[in-house]
Amino acid sequence: MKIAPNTPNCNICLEAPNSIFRHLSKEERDELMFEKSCTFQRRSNIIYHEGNRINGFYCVSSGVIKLYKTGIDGKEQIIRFAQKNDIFGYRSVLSGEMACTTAKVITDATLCYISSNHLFKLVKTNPNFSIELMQLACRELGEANKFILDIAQKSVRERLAEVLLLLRETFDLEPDGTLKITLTREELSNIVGTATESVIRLLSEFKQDNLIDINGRKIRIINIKGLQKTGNVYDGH
Amino acid sequence: MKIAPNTPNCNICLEAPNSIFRHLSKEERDELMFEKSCTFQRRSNIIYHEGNRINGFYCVSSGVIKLYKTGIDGKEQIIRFAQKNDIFGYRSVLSGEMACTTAKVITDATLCYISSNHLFKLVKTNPNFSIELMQLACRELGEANKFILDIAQKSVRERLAEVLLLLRETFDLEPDGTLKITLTREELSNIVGTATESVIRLLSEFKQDNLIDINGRKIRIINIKGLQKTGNVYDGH
DNA sequence: CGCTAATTTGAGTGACTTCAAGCACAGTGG
DNA sequence: CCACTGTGCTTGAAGTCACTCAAATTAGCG
Repeated sequence: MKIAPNTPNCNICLEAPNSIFRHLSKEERDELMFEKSCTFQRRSNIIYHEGNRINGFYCVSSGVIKLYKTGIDGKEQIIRFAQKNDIFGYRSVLSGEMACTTAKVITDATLCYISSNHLFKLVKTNPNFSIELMQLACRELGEANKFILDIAQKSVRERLAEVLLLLRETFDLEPDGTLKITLTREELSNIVGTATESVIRLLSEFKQDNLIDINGRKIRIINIKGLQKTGNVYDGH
Repeated sequence: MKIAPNTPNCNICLEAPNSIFRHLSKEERDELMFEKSCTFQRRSNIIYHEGNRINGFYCVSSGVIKLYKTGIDGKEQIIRFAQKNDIFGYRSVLSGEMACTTAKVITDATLCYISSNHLFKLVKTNPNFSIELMQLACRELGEANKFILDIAQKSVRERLAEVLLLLRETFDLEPDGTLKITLTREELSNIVGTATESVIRLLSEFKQDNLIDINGRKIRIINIKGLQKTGNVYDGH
């Protein structure tokens, strides 16, 4: 049977070892499959804006979404990415607040949408699902706290090195070790929290120091240890 | 009946309109009261260290706790405070990770300790409690994200103004409007994410501009609108 | 249609400015 | 008396501005 691009194989999402859905019963899964709706979203589409009220959350079947906040002068601050098996938008739905970020597609994506009602129904009837969700939120909170420390205390150079390592851990790599995800210099600067020019200059320096290899927007991490050193990164994070 | 300092009146915590315990049944409350243990903690005591595994979480009956991470050079970054009715430590317990912050008493405190087991029991049997907890984590995550944006894009001056407003909203005020909480200049700098000297200079400037009044460590916010302007703070946050 | 022309977008560089960190030291007060 | 506050001075990291160049999109039009 052929699967159309907008009817993703959700079993992968449901079964994945780190999936929040892994503790759902057969019935719950069937109902979820029936209730959810899938959409195909093209690059640079915006799923929702910061400040919007959203009535459901999204599960990424394929593609990459960037979640960012916008500062006073219009500069973005990327908070995180969501890719295959990740969910996003759940924070606002659970807390009952407006979206605190804008969600924008950066690689063509297939998304499943699950309504707020359905989410709360699951939370109320399946404690293991609840716990799974809580753990997700708490892990994300831990990462946010880590990021606050970094941005407050580390130099731009250190942060860029750290971000490159993070990207390497988070996203798939081409066979030759190049990052599959391609970001503009500006987007990189919006993760690191600096000016675009600074990223450009530092990337060249990193290349000169043989820490990375650059080919347009394609970045390959050559020297992990070296990057860890310049980034003052100690554990696996 | 006289209440000893280390046997706090937990009803306040249980009943408070924003308490995560407000949806507990009579039986659950009784059991909680029986299971929990209370301690009196003196100023500058450390409850737990970043990296510790903790087997329960804390509810603040009185006093103030600061939660901070420590940077490479030993400088603290204050992530948040916990005061009356607030809970802390729950992030690590729920996510099953090590503590991501150190918890230190800054005003003598009475704390209730609730074990991890008991927490998970409640989560598994009371969906409303679960939801309450999730919402707490999600709200905190929203605040962390907001803070990331601020620290990444705002100047030290803006951030200090914003922090002062935040302190005013968060903590009790003396009758004359002075902040009840007293922080050293260094602690302020550890919230804002800057050097102590910078805070000292900026506080003097703010005083000169009649935005605040300073008396040693006692700070009184005089001109809220003015601080909002210098801090580029728009909504109630 | 297809092939330039025109516009936009992003990468990169150099010069300049400035914010804020760092250092040294002097009070000061609990 | 020691921790904290406060001040002056210096320095450097990083932001800003102004511009070039290349590539990619879009528009124009015979």
